[in-house]
Amino acid sequence: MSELDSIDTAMLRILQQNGRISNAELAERVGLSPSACSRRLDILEKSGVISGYHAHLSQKALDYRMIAIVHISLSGQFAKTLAEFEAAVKLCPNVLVCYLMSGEYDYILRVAAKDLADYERIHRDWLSALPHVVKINSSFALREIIDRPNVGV
Amino acid sequence: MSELDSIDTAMLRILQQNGRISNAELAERVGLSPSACSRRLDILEKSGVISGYHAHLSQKALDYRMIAIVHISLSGQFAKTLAEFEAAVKLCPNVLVCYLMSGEYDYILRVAAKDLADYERIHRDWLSALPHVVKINSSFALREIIDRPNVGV
DNA sequence: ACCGTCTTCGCAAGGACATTGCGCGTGACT
DNA sequence: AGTCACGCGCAATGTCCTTGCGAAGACGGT
Repeated sequence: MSELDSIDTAMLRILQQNGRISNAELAERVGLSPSACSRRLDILEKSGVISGYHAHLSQKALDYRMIAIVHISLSGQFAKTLAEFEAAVKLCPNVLVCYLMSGEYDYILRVAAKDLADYERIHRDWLSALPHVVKINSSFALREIIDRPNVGV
Repeated sequence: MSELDSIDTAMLRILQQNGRISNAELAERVGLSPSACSRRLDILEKSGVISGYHAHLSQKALDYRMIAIVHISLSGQFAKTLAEFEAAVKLCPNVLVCYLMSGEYDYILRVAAKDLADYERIHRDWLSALPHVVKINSSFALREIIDRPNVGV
């Protein structure tokens, strides 16, 4: 993919906020004809700049209401150690987010569970089984204050 | 909104994974006519069960590449203290996620910044100005391992 | 300067899609 | 039994998406 010009970034900004906008309206808002806009959108999708579109559900509609934040320390920082841990953590479907971090802990995870019993199962069957882990620290979200998909939306 | 039946939840599950699916295909996959599906979708959107649709962009396409995880402790747990903090934190557009937490810290924030200089500005102008804060601890994401919008996708 | 190439545009057409009104069937409640 | 409310499918209409096509502009080599 070549560089993104100002029209591409305008399209992306709009689609971040309204992923189901029609091509016709998107075209009008960025000042293109529908055909040109459709072709650009096709390129953005096929090149992977846009990795997908997702409906955002209100929390009450979700089966997975409980959010845990999990801090994890490994036994070392060797590349092989990190790679093995990362390959394993990717397999757990309840892990929504995982970052390699600076600071006290090596990784931070955002884990979704249906309830406390479900989290206990996830902790036992998945998190405890991750390789090279020497410390796991789970905290639970008591209330969601903000959950924005993108900056400034 | 009344209860969600199995067709509604099937629609939601599909839309979580593919927010730009056509109504015709969605109808076929849940076993409804396009008209019935369109009417159900309208209800789900208007009632707020679906709060929006968003394009998910690859990290390289984003202006905001840097993710900071910020732990915050307040000077007390009084309802008024929490409410004032929450009202203030909601105003910062760079805060993507904010949870009231159990455990050592009161709040955990996910903050997006363009670069370190941008984060320094956010920290100075927004985070330091939040009321009742007694401790702020910022960590930075070195690498993104997982970023799923939903469970099991 | 000229010409070939490459890119991206707008226009137009045909096919697909979304939406709305309408009538029917089902189940609950009187 | 009658009535009412609800949700469905069908059909029609208007809108939208996509693709082929030709033109305009950018760029580089001769």
